[in-house]
Amino acid sequence: MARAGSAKAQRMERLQAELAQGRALHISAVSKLLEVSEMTVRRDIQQNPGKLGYLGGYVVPRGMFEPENSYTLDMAADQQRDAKRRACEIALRHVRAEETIFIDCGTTLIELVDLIPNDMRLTVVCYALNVAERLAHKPNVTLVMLGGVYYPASATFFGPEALATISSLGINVALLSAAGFDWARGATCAHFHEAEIKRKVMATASRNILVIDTSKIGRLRSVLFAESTSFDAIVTELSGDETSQHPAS
Amino acid sequence: MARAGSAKAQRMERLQAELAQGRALHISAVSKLLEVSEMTVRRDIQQNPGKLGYLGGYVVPRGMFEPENSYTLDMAADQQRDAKRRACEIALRHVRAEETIFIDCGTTLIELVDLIPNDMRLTVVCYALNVAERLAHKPNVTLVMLGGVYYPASATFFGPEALATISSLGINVALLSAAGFDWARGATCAHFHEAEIKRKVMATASRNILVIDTSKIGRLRSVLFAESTSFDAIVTELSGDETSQHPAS
DNA sequence: TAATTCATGTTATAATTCTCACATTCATGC
DNA sequence: GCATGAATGTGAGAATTATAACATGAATTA
Repeated sequence: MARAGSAKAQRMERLQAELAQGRALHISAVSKLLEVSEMTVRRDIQQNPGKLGYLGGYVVPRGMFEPENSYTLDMAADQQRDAKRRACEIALRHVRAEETIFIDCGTTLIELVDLIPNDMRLTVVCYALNVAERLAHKPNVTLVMLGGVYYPASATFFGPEALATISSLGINVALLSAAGFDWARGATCAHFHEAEIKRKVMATASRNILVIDTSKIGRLRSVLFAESTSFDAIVTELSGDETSQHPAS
Repeated sequence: MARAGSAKAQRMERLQAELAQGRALHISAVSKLLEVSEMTVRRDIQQNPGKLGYLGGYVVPRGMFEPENSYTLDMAADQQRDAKRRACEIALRHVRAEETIFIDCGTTLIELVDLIPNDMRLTVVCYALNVAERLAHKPNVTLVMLGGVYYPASATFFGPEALATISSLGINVALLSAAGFDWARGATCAHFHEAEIKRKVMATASRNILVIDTSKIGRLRSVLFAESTSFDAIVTELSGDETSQHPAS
């Protein structure tokens, strides 16, 4: 019987944590790290498809690459990923070099981080762990993180200090995401503390831009954080090449 | 003479575009795609370091991870890694369930995170990105992070809010690392802002424990953050099975 | 206790990838 | 036309990685 905390499961967890920053580890390094044979590493990964990728002789974080041949190919990848990336491409046009921007949490805006050119100088404020991880590698980005208590559900930090910090920052552009959006009701998200951060940021930032893929439209989540009219722009993957829609300008 | 739009440059551009979506292509696929031999693909990539990554037999997008770096970094870390892990094992005995602990930055105490049993309930305060990443996976750990501006050199965040937050926390045990330690001079680290955090934490915590491997002893770094006598215990990989040394108890 | 199962390690072998030296092609200039 | 040099291709052997079969050992069950 496979218990919850079996040796294998622990190894997988540890490996995933190890690769969280987007590093690749050679199988020999993994073998030493986990103190098991290389054979076991291979078997672990084969038997947990989807959790980690394997490429050549290297273990790589999942979701980063989709090798065609590798036996890790599980394609559980986000169906909306392309849509999200396109939306992010368009949203990025609202950002100019040397500005201070806020990047919200969620799977949508993570895509934006990769799209920031390496030579673009920016100050980026975030409160999601996975966003910070990726931003940490950008050479010309000054990363500011809001601290607090960690909420695994959204991979974010939250606390009174975070809220206080926000108002002390000068944010030019806030890029916000939403789990649901409705023109009549507004933008909603799933977690209360998330909403609190978003509201505070929106009150501070000069320009507020909602970045969503169209699958979010019409959906409703538990916490409303902004009216439709409070955004300076709403960007989706279908937003044209113009400066996109300005429902409230 | 290699012009800007040479065949090679064009291939590189095409490849980069192809891999932009985060896919990995096997070298044989690339060879067919670009209609050149596999040898040429290898040479192209070797001669354009930084543009594309190469891993096993696959061409991968660059920027997200550093295959070679991580490999060599791991090898370098391996030298003292066992020592560090042993020191952390011993240090962990100073921590009891339900307590609030502080975990310092650096390669030593990262090892400690993995050693925390999954069923141990703890509140952990940290300010290093890589420490947070690993802690985020622990089911019974309440993670508190100090926010601020990111410093790549030590992968930590620092700012006035961080310092203010520390004094508002009730920390039972502070596990501190040092880049250098000398019984006469005390504990030193390489970065000024790091020292500031350490000092503030030490002023707040009930028990301060220095965790170092013995290679640190005798070394001196630029910033002194604590006298030898200000620690309640100093733990190294050689610390015995007793409750370890108490130089200042 | 013996039988069974499962996870892991070991070994040998197969398949793949890497490197090197050398051959070929192509463009350029004399 | 010929020489030159850069870019590319080819093939053999070395090194690495993958696979499969078997061995070990611990935990489980009858």
